Amino acid sequence: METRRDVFQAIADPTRRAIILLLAVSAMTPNAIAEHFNSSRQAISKHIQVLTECEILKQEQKGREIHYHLNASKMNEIEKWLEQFKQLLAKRFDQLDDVLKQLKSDKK
Amino acid sequence: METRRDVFQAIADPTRRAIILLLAVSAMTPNAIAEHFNSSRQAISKHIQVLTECEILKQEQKGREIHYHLNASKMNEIEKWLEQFKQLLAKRFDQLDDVLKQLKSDKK
DNA sequence: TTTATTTGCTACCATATGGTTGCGAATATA
DNA sequence: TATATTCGCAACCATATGGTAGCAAATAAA
Repeated sequence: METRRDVFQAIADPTRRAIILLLAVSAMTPNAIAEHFNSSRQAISKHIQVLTECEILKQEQKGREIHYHLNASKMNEIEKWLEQFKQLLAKRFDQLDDVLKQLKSDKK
Repeated sequence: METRRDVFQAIADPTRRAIILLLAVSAMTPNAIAEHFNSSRQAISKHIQVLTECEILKQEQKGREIHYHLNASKMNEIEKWLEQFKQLLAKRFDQLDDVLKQLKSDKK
């Protein structure tokens, strides 16, 4: 089993979703991020690592600090899939519409 | 650690995403679903179970067959979160806009 | 230079995940 | 009735996950 590293894996965890929302506002250091949670720095650091592997976060070294930036474009994949889903769903309802129209015309 | 059963967990797995797309078109039995994949019936069955626990699928018994239906409304949660994300992002760009405007007026 | 801060890394742990095989119950078909 | 099909359930396995604690390197501050 290979470990999946994609956007869907990234947003599966509520803490990671919160980190994404945080960094949507502004870039932050790991410690600054961790301060927003009850989890330990190391736990948050692991989430950051996962998000980085998913290419949702990018590092920027500034002295001893590392600023994590959001790669917002990666989120498009979610939207893309959701769009695909909605289209299939719409298609189904269109077909349902056809059936209902058929029933209606049969009545006449 | 409690097992999370939400939409985000549901779509984290590519097989489950495919099952969702399949059922977006029409309800199916577990065997019919499994035929679309290389995985075994039992493996697919487990994914179906997870999706059901996430309340994305609903069962409908028909004789010895069970038809699985999609509860499409559950997917709204993803869209809702994505919307929240996009708003935060837009807000950031607005602020950036303000900064740029500020710089511009400073020049004068 | 000494000390404190920031950070990634490794080792470790309990539980979750995704998969397998096999079984048994219920329903449909011969 | 005997047989086949559909399906959930339980046991089991290897690996992933989310968390912990502790260490070492690099940089900044005293």
